Amino acid sequence: MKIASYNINGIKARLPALTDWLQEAAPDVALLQEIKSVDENFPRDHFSDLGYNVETHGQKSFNGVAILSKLPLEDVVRGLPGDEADDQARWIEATVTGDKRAVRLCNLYLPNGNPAPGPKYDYKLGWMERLRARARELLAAEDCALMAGDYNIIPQDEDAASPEKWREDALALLASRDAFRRILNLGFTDALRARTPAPGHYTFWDFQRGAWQRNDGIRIDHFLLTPQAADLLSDCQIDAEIRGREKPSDHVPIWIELDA
DNA sequence: ATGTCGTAACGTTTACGA
Repeated sequence: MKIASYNINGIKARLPALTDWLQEAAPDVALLQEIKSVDENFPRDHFSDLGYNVETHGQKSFNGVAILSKLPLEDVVRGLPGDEADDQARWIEATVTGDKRAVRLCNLYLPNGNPAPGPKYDYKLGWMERLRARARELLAAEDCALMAGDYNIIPQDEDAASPEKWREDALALLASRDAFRRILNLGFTDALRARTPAPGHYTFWDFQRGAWQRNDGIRIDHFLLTPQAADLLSDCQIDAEIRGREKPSDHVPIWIELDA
């Protein structure tokens, strides 16, 4: 089962590039972030025609997540638990069943948090506390499960081409890294790091200052796997090449292969 | 050149979020 995560930065603007990539990469599941669309305006029929079931959790202008899946999506849950007042669309989960195993998919768009310090950074850290609570539940269930998406976290200096430029940024502050590591240390596997120990693997290049041309990237899109999922992991790769195409997102897809 | 995008709105331009 091939499962991909891709921050598309606007479904309307990304429809051609996303369609091309979907047809080439042919993932069984695509977890999308930043659809920047309400559910009613998401082009469901377009993806149905490509053979995908569609579940969305959107809002106007910003944020928004969606799951595309060739397999049926069951038990869909929208919104990260823990704060009834939080109306930002950043979380959707669902279950798919492969030939061998069911997989619980959690698709997330973690808050950016800049500028830090400030209310946006407080919201980021609070959101990560709630994420940790949900993560503990997933582990306790002892199921094959994953939490994937745009974490807006550079886990270590080796995950940035120019780590010194990010030191005061909400994506790399020690408090951000600590919060991410606290989740990881519950017992999750960072799929990319399980397969690729070397530095220099990035999922995001800023639109500004020719970041792509200079390969000034960062690794902020991650797959975190429960032990039951990690045992089935056979591959994890980043489709970096599509960052150089026409009208790209600032993120590129990362995907895993699970023997599920 | 706070340099680029995508989205929304009192829109041919500005504001916000990233």
